[in-house]
Amino acid sequence: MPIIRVALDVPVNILFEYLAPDITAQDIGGRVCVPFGRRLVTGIIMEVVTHSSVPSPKIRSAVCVLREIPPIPKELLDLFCFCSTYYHHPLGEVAMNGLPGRLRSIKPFVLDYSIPFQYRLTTEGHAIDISAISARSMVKRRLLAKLRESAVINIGEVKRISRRAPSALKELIMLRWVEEISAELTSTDVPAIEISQAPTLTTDQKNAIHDIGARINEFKTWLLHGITGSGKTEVYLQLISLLLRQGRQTLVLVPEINLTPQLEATFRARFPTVQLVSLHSGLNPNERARGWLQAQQGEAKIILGTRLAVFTPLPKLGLIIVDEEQDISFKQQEGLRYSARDVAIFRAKHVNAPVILGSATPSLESYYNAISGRYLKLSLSSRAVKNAMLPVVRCIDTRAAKTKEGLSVPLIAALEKCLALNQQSLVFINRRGYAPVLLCKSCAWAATCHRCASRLVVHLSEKKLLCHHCGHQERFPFVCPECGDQDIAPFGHGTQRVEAALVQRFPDARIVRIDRDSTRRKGAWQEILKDIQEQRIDILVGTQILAKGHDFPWLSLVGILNSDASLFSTDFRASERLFAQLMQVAGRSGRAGLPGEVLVQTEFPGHPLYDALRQHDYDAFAQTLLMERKMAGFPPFVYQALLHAEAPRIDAAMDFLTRAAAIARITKSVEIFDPVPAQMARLKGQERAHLLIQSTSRKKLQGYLAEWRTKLDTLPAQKVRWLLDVDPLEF
DNA sequence: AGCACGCCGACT
DNA sequence: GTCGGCGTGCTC
Repeated sequence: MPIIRVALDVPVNILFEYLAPDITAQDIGGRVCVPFGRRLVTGIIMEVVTHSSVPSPKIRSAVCVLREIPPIPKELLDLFCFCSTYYHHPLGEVAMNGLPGRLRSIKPFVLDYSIPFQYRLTTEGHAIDISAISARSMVKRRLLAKLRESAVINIGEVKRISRRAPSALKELIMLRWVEEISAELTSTDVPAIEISQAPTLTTDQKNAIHDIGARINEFKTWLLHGITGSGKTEVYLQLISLLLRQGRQTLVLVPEINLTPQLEATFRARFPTVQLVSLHSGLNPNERARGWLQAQQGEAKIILGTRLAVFTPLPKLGLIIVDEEQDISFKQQEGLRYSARDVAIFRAKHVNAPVILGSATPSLESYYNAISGRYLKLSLSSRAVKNAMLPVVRCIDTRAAKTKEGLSVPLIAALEKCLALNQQSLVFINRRGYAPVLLCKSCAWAATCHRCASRLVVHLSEKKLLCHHCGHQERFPFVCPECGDQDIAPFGHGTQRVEAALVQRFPDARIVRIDRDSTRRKGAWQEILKDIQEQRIDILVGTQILAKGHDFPWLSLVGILNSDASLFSTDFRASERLFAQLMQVAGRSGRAGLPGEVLVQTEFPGHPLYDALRQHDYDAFAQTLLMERKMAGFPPFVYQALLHAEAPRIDAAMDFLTRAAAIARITKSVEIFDPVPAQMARLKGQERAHLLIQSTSRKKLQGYLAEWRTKLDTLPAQKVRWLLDVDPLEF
């Protein structure tokens, strides 16, 4: 009888074997329901074999093979295996992590395929004079009024008008006053679709499209280095169009959910008849499963998503695009610590398709790979919009210029000028809340989180103290809990405080704050964006949400506050990230012909980072950083991994790491460092520590880790949760 | 991860 | 005498 080897969602790196009489090789990749201990679980059939390596009395029979969806293609199974080996993570967890939640449960999978419809007025419908409709047809009147008011409504809103409304709606549809549209094609939070035409291309764009296009059917990693506003998206669009003509699929990965609606709208506008699915963690389980299936069936031609989308089955995959490839949100920081960018490259290689890493400020790793010839580099060095110039960047020396509530006199003056010209300005401060710390002036006590090694952030509007790491909140104290003094006060500046200061200074200006708190509500960000684009806002205050991807054509001034902290950080990647972020924010201004200006408030105007920023010179700064990294022996000149341990008590974690180091083989080619507490030494009540392993050879590091891992499994891990983090980004 | 088994302290 | 704490070990 055939035996199946099944991947199950358990933290042990083995496959479990079951008897399955009616199984064939066709079922590899299929889901199967099996008894596991006392419970029933779903797993994925990885192999079908005839002889078991498990003693026969142990082996049990599978309950049933779940054939309601086609099996996962071999290519994706291979990807799971690669991730399991490369990240030293149990295969079952990797595989199940890649499936949408609805396919992980043992409940029989029935997908509601009926696409939710939405309704909108037709041109004729718009022309109707509502008062001309018989007063007896109140339901129809209200329905038309509602449609006119909200442009698009769904069936729930129709039912809310009246119990008769659905049948009235049918009549309106028969009259051709209302049309039924598939919600798939016009998601509510995407602006109305206009079919867009390809704009005139710059020479750089033409060259990029030509070069990649010429090798569109072979694996190559392309680094598309394009300054902000140089039109990377247009390059993507033209290449996708090439793929569409071949009937093949394109996977587009973006850093955050915030960016999907914008890009989605752009793609839909260019390819209105093409099936596009967007996959991110903001979807409900059904939506996600539906998108996943459409991709698996090859119906969806464009798959737009965040890092999790890299595990979507794509039978006709022909191109992968990783936009803003340097963004750290491509790296998952818990469980399977994978980098979607690196997984994407492996995947592209495996299916022999090109992968494009796009960025205005590539990660040093990618940049190094590009200049050393592993990747092919293409540059877009001029702005795509005619007359759009790069902004002028200036530093305001805050040792000389006085600041009030974080704002210096020259910045205030520039904001004033901008207001007078009716142009928009942006004040960037990468810190949400009112103030980053609450201090007692008499005893120097600072409010801290009891679960994390962090300070609580003052959120004045909610009268609360918040931990930005674990979400813990508490009420604002009236006196210092340490010494009883009443003289406790917020110290430092966050977005709320700067907003308040701006409101006071410019009472007539229309000011909006944009951070995680103000955009939390669903659709809030889209509404704000619309307000900005339609010039109902004068000053934007916000965090890095503002830095990414959005076009603000009326923006001519950017003020940057408080960025010095990262200049002298212990994290060797801090300045790389700061530079990338500042380049991005700076790039928001002067996009549409308005001359742009960027003012950076700093105590170190002579720092090389600000020099490079003034010159818009990514390459020079990257070269400097590379030199430093080479001297210090940091990535990309070495490959690293972390053994990370968490426990309620720090000694337990440290003890585990010490024992782990003790059983590690000593070799010349792999270096093991002493255990140290993590940068965030306590998180959610868990003490954290790690030890670093590095080597100049990725292969040797990999081999070493594989061998070490099996030994680590045998260590008694008393209350210690541990994992390996390959290519760590955070320490 | 779940879940059971098992071995010790405090309770109707 | 038993209820329940969580340490240990196994799941094909």
